[in-house]
Amino acid sequence: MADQPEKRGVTFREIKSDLLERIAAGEWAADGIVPGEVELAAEYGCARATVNRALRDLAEDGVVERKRRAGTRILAQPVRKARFDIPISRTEIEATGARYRYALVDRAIVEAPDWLRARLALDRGAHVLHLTCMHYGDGAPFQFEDRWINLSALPKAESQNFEAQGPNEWLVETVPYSDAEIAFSAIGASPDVAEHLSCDPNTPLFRIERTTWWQDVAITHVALMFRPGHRMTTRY
Amino acid sequence: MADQPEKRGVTFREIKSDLLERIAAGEWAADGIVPGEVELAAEYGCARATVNRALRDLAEDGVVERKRRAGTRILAQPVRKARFDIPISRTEIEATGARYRYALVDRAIVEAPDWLRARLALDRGAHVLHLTCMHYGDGAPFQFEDRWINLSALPKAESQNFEAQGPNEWLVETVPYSDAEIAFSAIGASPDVAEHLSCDPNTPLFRIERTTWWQDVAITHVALMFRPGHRMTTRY
DNA sequence: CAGTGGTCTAGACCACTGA
DNA sequence: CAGTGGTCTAGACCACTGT
Repeated sequence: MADQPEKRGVTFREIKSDLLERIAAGEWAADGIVPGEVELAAEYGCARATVNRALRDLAEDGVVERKRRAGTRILAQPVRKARFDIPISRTEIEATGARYRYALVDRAIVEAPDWLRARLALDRGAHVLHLTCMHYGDGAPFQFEDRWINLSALPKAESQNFEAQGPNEWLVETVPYSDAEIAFSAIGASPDVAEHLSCDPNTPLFRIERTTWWQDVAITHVALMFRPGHRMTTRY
Repeated sequence: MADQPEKRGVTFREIKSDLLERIAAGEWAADGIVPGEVELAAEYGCARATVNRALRDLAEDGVVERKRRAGTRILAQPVRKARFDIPISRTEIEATGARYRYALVDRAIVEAPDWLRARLALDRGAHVLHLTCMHYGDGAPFQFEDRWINLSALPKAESQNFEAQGPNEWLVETVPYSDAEIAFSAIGASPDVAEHLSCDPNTPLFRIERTTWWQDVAITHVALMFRPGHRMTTRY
């Protein structure tokens, strides 16, 4: 290929945004199939790898779906994918410029209640460490944390008192890069939580629940209740 | 490294998971800097592009941070990134196997209220189309939709009656691939919403708010209130 | 200003899967 | 079973930025 040395080669970003425009313009609306990588590479005068990179990006964004033999199909109703950073509460609070404070509310070793046993696949009679904690921003209640740690999977949690360091930070240092399931929902403040968050009982609170595994063993389950009015935001 | 030279080449996935283990094991805990791509490529006996792909993935997962001259630094507290698919309500409901039904509750063209003008950067006196709709799954209330459409950006919305097709589906077909800001929160059901969702007023509801732009022009703002107890879930 | 990651190329083989 | 995407290679130049 005697490339004209005019341009350094098309970038995958240019290809991606050009493809987006052409898709939006309905260029391939007939069958909804984008031309193959080889054809597009010829059209753009670039290597196939570059087109591949662009198309892979579009697939990650949920705009198209790629299958080996079938080609690249445009999704009729693009699945919008939003990404959220799930920060540690300290980080989240300090990012706003506020002073962070942590406090342990309660710490107890108990038999796992049934709902938790079911969720973490624990044996009957298994013991767990139950912690409740508060996170403050500039002295004001920010988040109430209700955490359960599987002691058979993480026995050394028992020797931690969690008075200076919150369980979240400790766990991130101790069991990094685990798998997790996360759920967002709304819940009314229980009398206990309401008192800690300085709000009325039954106030609607935004809640994050997260269950974490390490190599298919359940490590911990946590519910985070935010102060009233909290919004979790992202762009996509 | 006793690599068999016969092997088809290390895959970037293998490298990625190996790097994860080594990071977790604290191999580079001293300065928190992973060796450069060239060095790692030599170590794994593969091309630099392969290592690059692995490291790029790790950066996308929020495990490391990459800067040109500085190298690849391990993030002390990995920023967990969760991805959510933001489906259209029809898709969300039908995915559960339930029968989907849509109903328009109200449709009106009004002057934009102040809070909306601020959010969408509208001119004073701008007119918007205000729609409220219900989405049902197997006949039961699933979601209440409170939508505002910027008529100056999307005049043809005025000629839609939105009685058969919901605004969400119409918008996705009409203005695909726009930018958006999304927020999750909890809110108490207003009397009106409570009636449509068949719950008591002030019941905590999970809410998604989304504002959408196309080329820096605000198109629409929507608040979606889900039936009580709704959980939005993902793995990461 | 030198070193690191960012990206592109041209070519190759492979894995999957739909016709 | 043939065509498409998935991935790897070996090499190159470039852009950015810390020292």
